[in-house]
This record gives sequence, structure tokens and C-alpha cells, in this order.
Amino acid sequence: MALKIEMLRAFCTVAQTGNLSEAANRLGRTQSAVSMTLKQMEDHLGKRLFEGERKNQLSPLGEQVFELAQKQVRQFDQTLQSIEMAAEAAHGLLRIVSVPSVAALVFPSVLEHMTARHPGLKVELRDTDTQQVLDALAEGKADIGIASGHHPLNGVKAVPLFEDRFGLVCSTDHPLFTREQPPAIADVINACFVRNALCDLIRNERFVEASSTADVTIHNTHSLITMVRTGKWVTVLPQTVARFMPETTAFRPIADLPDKRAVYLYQRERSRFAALTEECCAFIQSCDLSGEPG
Amino acid sequence: MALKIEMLRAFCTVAQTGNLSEAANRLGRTQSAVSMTLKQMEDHLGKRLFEGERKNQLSPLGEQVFELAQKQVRQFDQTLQSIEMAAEAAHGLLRIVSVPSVAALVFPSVLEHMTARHPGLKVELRDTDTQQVLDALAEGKADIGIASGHHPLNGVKAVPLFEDRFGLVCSTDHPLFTREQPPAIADVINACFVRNALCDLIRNERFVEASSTADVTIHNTHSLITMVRTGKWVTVLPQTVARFMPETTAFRPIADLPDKRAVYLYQRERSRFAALTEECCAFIQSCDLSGEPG
DNA sequence: GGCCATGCTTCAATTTTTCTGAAGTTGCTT
DNA sequence: AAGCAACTTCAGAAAAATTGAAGCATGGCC
Repeated sequence: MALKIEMLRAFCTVAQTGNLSEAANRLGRTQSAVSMTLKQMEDHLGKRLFEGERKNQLSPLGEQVFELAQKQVRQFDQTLQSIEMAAEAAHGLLRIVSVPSVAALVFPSVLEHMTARHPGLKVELRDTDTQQVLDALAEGKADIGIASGHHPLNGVKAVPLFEDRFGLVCSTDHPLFTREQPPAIADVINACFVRNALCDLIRNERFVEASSTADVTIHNTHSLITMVRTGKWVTVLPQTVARFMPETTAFRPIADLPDKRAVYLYQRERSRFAALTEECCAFIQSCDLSGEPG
Repeated sequence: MALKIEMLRAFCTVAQTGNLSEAANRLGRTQSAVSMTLKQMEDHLGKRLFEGERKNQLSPLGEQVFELAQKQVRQFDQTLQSIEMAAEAAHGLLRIVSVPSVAALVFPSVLEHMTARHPGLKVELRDTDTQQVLDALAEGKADIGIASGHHPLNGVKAVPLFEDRFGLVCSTDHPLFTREQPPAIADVINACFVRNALCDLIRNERFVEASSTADVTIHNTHSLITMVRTGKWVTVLPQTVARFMPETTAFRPIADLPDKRAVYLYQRERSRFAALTEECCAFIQSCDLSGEPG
């Protein structure tokens, strides 16, 4: 018999638990049902997916299949959720995806503004990296996206939203912040510098070259904050992101790093509830999002 | 009952054909089976997916669901194919994804080299845009990727493969090619200039600004070739891409556009058949891919 | 209007698929 | 060697999918 999504799901659960009865439990089936499903799958592929007598050791093929199957199952579930959400939303549905830094800035007021004006409106907000924001738009999983940089996409309108200067982020008592003279790229890199994902948006040659020697890279924002709070480590971030750092951290422009990140608003052109999308985009653009006060 | 992948598939087929019996035909079922499946789906969602008596007009919700469902079905089928391919490949499997321009350059010799050395080896070659190359790597659907630019990815090693200077591509009898003095950006843009997807890789400010005024953009390579062959239109491409244009077209560097595109080789770190992947990457790197002769 | 064709739905019967509970292996532990 | 835990196998039961026949609208045509 052909492979089915439920077979993949069963396989993934067993691969994760390493144990049939626990997997059967989670799937709400009996052990024997799961056993037979797995057997069907192995028969279909003509190869074993597990090694040894027990189910706690994947074969090399199993490993590979697990990786593919898990992604597929997750995506399938997400699609179903999207479909069901779309069906439930009788009074309108807005699906907004944004990079985390702007999400924190924009989501609260958007949510308030739109729900107040449209009772019964469903809103779906999600934050991920630029990459996945663009994916979601391309795949029709979002109506509005906010991401760094300008990326032309079919059927999606892109407008610049705001710009955001990069600068030094460090503890308020760090020498590079307290001293009078503004810091330069070299000063920052020579301090205990932590690279982060947003640094990759900087095109400035001098910075790119200098930062490539950095030993530490942290992608998780929370860990990054923790590092900077120790007072020893410093990093480079756009100003609006720095806003969300705790009181004891400070932002300061870097003299020879005038680079800004350009944040774009993406708007799906042919969506159901196009009027809502339009209204929401207009509202987002009307917000003052610039990093610099005034 | 819950939504299943076969329901989505049935729905998509009906949405495409606009007609039950034709859809039933394609699905290898009877009309009534498809009708009932659709009914289940509508019952589950609590909304109609089609408007009117016939199945030839999607409702707004139907449109949205169609978009999501079709993507899902396609992806599911592709995953199954990947899984089955992985299972069949007893003697090894290499999955290579590349941007089209480099694919044409690299695939033939890679294929020859690897299959000669490894009888029974399965090789999967695919070409798409940079975006999807990276996706395939991230999702474990490819072992080796070739794409423009450096994009850090978890579990994937990236090494520069070669650089490729951008230049004017036009008919061999175009004034900008036949005249002695090399063309400048302004000359190119002021000719009948056709933008293309690869132009977006150029960071050069002067070019970016100038090209934004271009009226025509063509993404399909074949159409692009046709336009250039007319002798009237010109475009800008990396030199290795220009190699594959017909005899009657020529490549010429642009004086004030020294930009190159950097092509990177991406190698998945933990893959089954890691030794094969390693060997293949070594071979690709050993190829002479530079655009300039000598 | 009456007749017919088309496209779809509904229904009861049938086939296919999936699931279960019980019994049977296997290999490890004591 | 008895006990146990993890898994497989089996036959019957339950659930789901599919079918063919019958039925119901709609719209064209004489």
C-alpha cells in the first residue's frame, strides 16, 4: 500500500519515543496497530527503518526518512490549521507574519486597532526570521509580512516601512558607552564582541571583514541579552531592537558605521478580505516606527 | 471526520477541472466518491467551497483553501518521492540542487565523474532559484547545493566556489558591442534594457538606482534569450550565464560595473553517504568554473 | 410546455483499510 | 528456568471509502 500521512506520523512518533507502547499511547492507538503500520511502511520501502530488535535505534535510512517525514507532518498539520482557521473566520481573517524585533513594536497596536474596528475579526500573528516571513507570503500562508530588505515576490507588493540604524549595544557602564568619543568599528570588534543574526544584514565592507573574525555568534535573543547584561560583552543591533533590551543596556551609534537596515512591509495582492489587508497595511504605515525619537 | 491529504487532493482536482466527472476520471474514482469526499470536506469546515449548483466556481474561501491545499499536496508528493528514492538507493544517493546557470555548467561532468566511480549510485539533480536551493538544504531534501551569495545555514558548510563578473549581454551586431569604447552603466540602461532576476544580485548603488527605472523585467531565461536575439534589447548577466547564450549574442564587461556574483557551494554536514557527498564536493571544487578563459 | 442531456447528490450494499484483543515470539534479567 | 518487557502476528470487528443505481435540479431544444 502507498505511504500515507498517518504512517509518517506514526513512524515519527515511534522514532521520537524509541518505544512502541509510548508512541501508541500518544497516537491514541494500540501497540499492535502501530506495529502493523510500521511494518507496512518498511514493506513498502523494502528496507528496515530501525536497527536491532527494539525500536530505539534508527537505521541510516530511518534517520533520513525521519528528517523528511517530520517536516512533512508538521507542515501538513500547519496547513490544516490554516485551512480550518480560514473557514472559521466568517467576519474576516488577517494573517500577519513579521520578524521578531518589529513584531514586538507593531503587533500590540495593530491588534488593538483592527479588532476594535472589526468585531468578530480573527487575527493570526506570527514571528520568525526574514526567510520564513517571505516563505509564508509566497505560499499564501500570510496576508501581510514585515521583513528586512527588499525582496521582489510574485503577487506581493513591497513598500519601505522604516529604516533603523545599526549601533553598539552594551551595558550602561561599559567604557565604550561612558567615554566621550563615539566608538568606531575597530573599538567594537576589539571589545568582547558577540555576533548575531542581524549582523548579516550589514553590507559595510569594513564591518563585514572585521566581524568575520568574531569568535562568538548567538542567534537566540534572550541569550544575547544575558551576555550583554554581564557588562563584559557587547553586540551590534538596529536601534529599534535595542529598545527592547533591559534598562541596564544602552545603544550608541558607531562613528564609521552609518549602515541602516531597511524594513519593508509586504502586502499580498489577491487575498480574501482584501479590504481588511489594505486597511491594516495603511495603519501599520501610519505608525511611527523610527528608532530615533522626534 | 478529520481532513486527509486525499481529500485535499480531490478538492484540488475538482477546483482545477471545474467538473466532477473529469476530476473523478483523473483521480481514478467514480463521480459519486468524489462528490462525497467534497461533501465531507465542506461539512468539516462548515462552509461551502464552491458557489452555485455546479463545481465550476470556487467561493472566496474555496480560493484560499485551494491555494493552501495545492501547495500541500505537491509538497507531500515530493516528500514521498524523496523517501522512496532514499529507500531505493542502496549503493548511495546524491541529491544536488543548484541555480540553473551553474547547473548547466556543473551537472554533466559531476554526473559522469560520480557514476563512473560508483556503479549503482543514484543521483538526483534539480535546478531552481537560490531561494529554493537553500530551502532544500534546510529541509534535508538535498545534500549539496550551489547558489549565489553566502547564507549561513545550520548544519550546512558553505565554501566560495567561484566569482562571476556581470556584464552586458547583447546581439553581436549591437552598437554597444561593436564600438571600440567599453560601455558604461548609463549606456546600457539607456539602450533597450531588460531587467532579469539575476540583476537583483548586483549591489552597486549606481546600477541599482539606474536599473530601477527599467520598464521590462523578464524572469524566464528562454524569453530573455529571444529578446536579446532580436538585436534590439540588451540585458546584464554574469559571464558564465552568458556562455550559454546562442552564437549571435555576445558578452562585454561594463566599465563602471566591476561587480561579481559570488557563487557558493553548500554541503550538508550530517548526511547518509557522507563520504560520497564529500567526494562530490571535492570534485566540484576541482572543476574550473571561472568565466574568464585562462 | 414537454423531453432530454448534463452535472450533481443520495442511498444501500460492498470492498478496503484500519484497529483491537488475545496469543505468540524474542531476548534480556534475575 | 521463570519472569518480564518489547514487539509481532493473527483473526475478527469496526470504520471508512467506493461503487452502481436511483433521484433531483438546471438548462437547452423542439
